[in-house]
Amino acid sequence: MEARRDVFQAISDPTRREIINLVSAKPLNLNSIADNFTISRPAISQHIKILSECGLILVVQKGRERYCEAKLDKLKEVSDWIEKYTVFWNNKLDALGQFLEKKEQ
Amino acid sequence: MEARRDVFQAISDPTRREIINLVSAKPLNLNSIADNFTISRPAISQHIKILSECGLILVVQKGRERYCEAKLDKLKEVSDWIEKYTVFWNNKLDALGQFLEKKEQ
DNA sequence: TAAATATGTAAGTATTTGCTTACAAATATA
DNA sequence: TATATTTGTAAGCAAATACTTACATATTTA
Repeated sequence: MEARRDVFQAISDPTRREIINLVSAKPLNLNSIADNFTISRPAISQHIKILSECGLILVVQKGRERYCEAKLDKLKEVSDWIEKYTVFWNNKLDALGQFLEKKEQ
Repeated sequence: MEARRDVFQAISDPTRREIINLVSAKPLNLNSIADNFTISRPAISQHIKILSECGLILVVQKGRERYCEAKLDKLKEVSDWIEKYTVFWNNKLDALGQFLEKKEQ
């Protein structure tokens, strides 16, 4: 389990999106996170490692526990990419026209 | 190459994101798209199949050519998911506070 | 100090992914 | 009609992915 490690890939997994959602509410230690899933604790541990490695969560040791905090700034990378295409579902046909004109220049 | 087929997974691949970017400017037939990449044409064909299957592009036959049009409404699914977390990089600390309060209720 | 708790990590595995080459099929053109 | 063009798809493959179980390592608590 290595290689590409970017935000797009990180959020492509539904379990990791759910972990992000959980810790965005408040920091949680690993076991508390794992309680929300049926898959094994090590599996959650691996997902958290991925999220941590690509900078989406911060792991803070507190005694024997490790609390995971959301640090979602990197999601902006995805947001920025998506933003270019919002005209496609905004029903703003003028905006779409302008977008296409601009791209063809 | 089957199984999970959702928008998050579709855009997790850099080649597919680039294809989306290309056809968002204007419809292109498959060979024109493939010209922009070093990987083989069948590889591009497979990526287009994935994008088409999850509804991000529309393939329109024109003679022996197939033109790919962007149909990016489904990206809204990603946009909506991301939007919940924009407070994390907006430097609006008040908004973040309110977000967290709201979640804990 | 011994036992319990919280966690990481290694090894193994089935499935998925992203590519390749080879070939088939449809349409256009000479 | 023969040939060129545009494309899909099958088969094969190496690597990545998402798990599992087993075990090691801290830290806390009894």
